[in-house]
Amino acid sequence: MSPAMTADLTIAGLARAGTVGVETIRYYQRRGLLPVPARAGGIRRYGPDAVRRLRFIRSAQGAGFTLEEIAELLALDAGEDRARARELAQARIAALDARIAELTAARDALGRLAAACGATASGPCPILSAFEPE
Amino acid sequence: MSPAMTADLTIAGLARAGTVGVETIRYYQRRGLLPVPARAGGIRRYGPDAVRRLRFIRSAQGAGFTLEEIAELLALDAGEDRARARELAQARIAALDARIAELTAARDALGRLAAACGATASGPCPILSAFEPE
DNA sequence: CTTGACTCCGTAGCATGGTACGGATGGTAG
DNA sequence: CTACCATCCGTACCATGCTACGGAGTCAAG
Repeated sequence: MSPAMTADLTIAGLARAGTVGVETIRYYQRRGLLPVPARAGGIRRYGPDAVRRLRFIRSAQGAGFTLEEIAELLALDAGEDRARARELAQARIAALDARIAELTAARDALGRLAAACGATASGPCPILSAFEPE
Repeated sequence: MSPAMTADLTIAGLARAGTVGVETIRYYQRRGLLPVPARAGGIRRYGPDAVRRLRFIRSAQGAGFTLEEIAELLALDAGEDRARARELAQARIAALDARIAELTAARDALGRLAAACGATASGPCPILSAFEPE
């Protein structure tokens, strides 16, 4: 037996490694986001590649990519279409910048609201007007 | 006729004022987020209050509140429960801070990816590893 | 060699936030 | 007064991203 051998994972292990549920793995397989390895006598086994892919999927989701876009990114990886890859990345960066600005503005509005609600002991807080243009 | 009278809106006008569709207004009414005014002979009319409410709904959505939470906020507005109002605002601020940090990290990762993809003319971009811990 | 946990797979259901349809009625311009 | 468009309302459908169910097969421990 080779030293430092990384035992391949069952689907439950892969799920744990990606902090998702088993059903989510299977869903990603159906969507074509994760490969379906050959069965080793009934049971499928997953290597480090699958873990990396899964983690990528979750990170990309966090960045606001849809699963469909993520499928394209995965197809693009190891491909030669640099232009398309940059295009997707830059479109997402623009969307992220817009969203970050929106969330920051919302955060500030809520900060003002919380402050206003904390200023006095009773009476209504100006909730409805919290987001009105200053 | 009084001067500077603001004509009340039909549902289509309200929709335009909030840059949403008519069906969305009706959906919000069903959800209890917008009042259903009495009919003035068949047709319902909406005043400035409805516009403010609608705009609030959209802003609060932008801040990440769910429609259910927004319903609570609307019920809370003009109410006396300052504690609850602050609670909701502060929980959302915390979530926004976390989300903003996540999006900022994603933005940076994508920026590195775009740069890497722009650096040379051919070959694959390191898409899969774009989000890997630096 | 049985028991119990885990896997496989198809199919169905759920939560959120809308969007569409269609028939009846209302309102208004010509 | 008659087109014609908008409104009203119930009901059905949609997209996204899961989550659950059920029955059969697999595998390791005892």
